[in-house]
Amino acid sequence: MAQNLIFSKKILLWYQKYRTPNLPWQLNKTMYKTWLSEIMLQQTQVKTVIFYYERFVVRFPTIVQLAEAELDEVLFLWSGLGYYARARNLHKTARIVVKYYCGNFPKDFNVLISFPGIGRSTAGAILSLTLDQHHPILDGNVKRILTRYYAFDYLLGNKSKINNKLWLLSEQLLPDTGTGVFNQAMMDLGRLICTNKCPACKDCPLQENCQAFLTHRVNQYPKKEPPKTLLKKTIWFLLLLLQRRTVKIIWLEKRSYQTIWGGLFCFPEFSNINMLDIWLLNCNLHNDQYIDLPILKHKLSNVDLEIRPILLNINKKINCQKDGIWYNLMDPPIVGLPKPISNILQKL
DNA sequence: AAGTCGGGGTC
DNA sequence: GACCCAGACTT
Repeated sequence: MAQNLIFSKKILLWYQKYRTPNLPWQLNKTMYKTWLSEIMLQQTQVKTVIFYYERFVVRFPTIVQLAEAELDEVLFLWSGLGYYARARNLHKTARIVVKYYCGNFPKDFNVLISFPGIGRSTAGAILSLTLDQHHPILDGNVKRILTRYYAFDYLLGNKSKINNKLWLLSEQLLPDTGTGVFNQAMMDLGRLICTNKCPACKDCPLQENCQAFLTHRVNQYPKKEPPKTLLKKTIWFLLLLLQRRTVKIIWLEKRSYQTIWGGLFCFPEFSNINMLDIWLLNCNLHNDQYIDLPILKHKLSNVDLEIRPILLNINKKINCQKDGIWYNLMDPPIVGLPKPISNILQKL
């Protein structure tokens, strides 16, 4: 029997024996729900996604309702999930589908891959999982399984070549029929058995042909990138707080789409305290009433952020010019907030 | 080909 | 504290 048949048959038998679809997006599948889940799951663990996914489909049961919504509300429901370009692209794609495809999610690979936020793997996942179309996927799970199974000894830095090779393998290993189940099984195997740390090789259906296992080198795969030095950065947030009786409002600015937290609302941010002083002078505010709030540490992928919030109580609204809102703490508007900002707001 | 984009799970 | 996660997009 050909290698690829052995591989896929083992995967399919394992799935049939041990797995039942039980995640929210696996029940009564539609293109819309599979698409939404695949976007949320990009670089994000299943456990984290479940809460966000369920809240999202309650608010937007169909793609038409998503397309009709304001971007601010989409970002509001995405707040805390990270990688906010995903939410912006999701919203863009929803509007494209409603406007040009009568709200029917296209079933053509080349059309899907042309939509914002949908790359080769996500397009393949949507079409195979929902419609059993014959497309490979290449997510972190599949990469991990294949690099172990073939004990890929690649030189670091030759990433793109390796990726092409992995894509080819993922395609070659597909069964003739049952692609959707196969792809789902691969992701489940990667998530539950062939895990990054402490894989459960004793429960793996591929054990007897896995090169990494056979040579006792499972923990050496996949090869790790050399650790990058984490850039340290200090930023200042200015909290302009206006209190009258029971009303508390605070100034937030809409962030540019080109930056981190693009499209979300944030306190005015400064790279040093002088810039903050200048900003205040331009608003005719005196800067002698600062309250230094406790410093926050916030880690991003490449940056180690130190956040210094500066509180300034004011007694009347000032003209801040930039695109922003007076955020009412007692009656919060429906907008997206980065995690550190919502953390700070919660304490006020 | 390399950088950017978040936040949390997990050990 | 370090590493990684159902990747895509920009430069």
